[in-house]
Amino acid sequence: MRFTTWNVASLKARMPRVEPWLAAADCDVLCVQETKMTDEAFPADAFAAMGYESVHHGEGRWNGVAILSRVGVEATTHGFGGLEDPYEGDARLVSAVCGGIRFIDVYVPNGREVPSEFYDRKLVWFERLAEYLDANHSPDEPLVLLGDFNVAPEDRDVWDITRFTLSTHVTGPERDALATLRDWGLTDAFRAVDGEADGFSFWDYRGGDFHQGRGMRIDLAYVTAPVAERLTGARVDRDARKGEKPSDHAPVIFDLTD
DNA sequence: ATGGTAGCGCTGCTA
Repeated sequence: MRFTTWNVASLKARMPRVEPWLAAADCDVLCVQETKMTDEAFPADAFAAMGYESVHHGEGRWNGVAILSRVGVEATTHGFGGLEDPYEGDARLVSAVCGGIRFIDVYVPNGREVPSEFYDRKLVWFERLAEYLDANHSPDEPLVLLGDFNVAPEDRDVWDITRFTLSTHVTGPERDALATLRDWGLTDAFRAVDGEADGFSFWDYRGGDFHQGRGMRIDLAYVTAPVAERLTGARVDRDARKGEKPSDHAPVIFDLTD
């Protein structure tokens, strides 16, 4: 099985890139973030014509998450259920069982600046996510928590840590939030497979960051043990960040034994 | 060249 996380930065704007990518990628499950559209506008028919069932959770002009699968879409949920969401109204979590694995697709709040109340609520959002996981799932089940986490787990996951002083994405509390998820029973799938590659998946549109190599690894997949033992590969499709009207994120692709 | 680009949607917000 092959699964992918990709922040598409507007699915409407990105369909000319997403459709040919999906046609060529031989991907079983594609989890996207920042569709920036309503459920009504989501092009489920176009994906169905390509053999993919889908579930979308959107609100309109911002956020929006979706799961596309050619191995089934079952038991879908969205949001934190009964838990209070510090970003109430934002569409940032959708989940489904595909091919026997529970996929939880998240678009973690950016946090904007530190300090700020947006940053504070980002940390609360992570607390809710951990509570949500614990309340609804077990580290013994096959589960993948993936998406745009808006946190670089380690210093080596940004192009130059000295340029990130007083920035979001690299602070201790944000990294502690990821550690809490790992402690629950999750493994960083990219690092489990390839300890050397930089794994950058996001390059800001501004300042020619992609061509200057100023990237960050913030698009992550955390997996439980039953999935981790099936991992055979992980890579970033940098070609998808090149060419006409790319997203500012590249797809991160993971392979499992069947 | 005094912070750059992209998307949404129409003014400025979000990233």
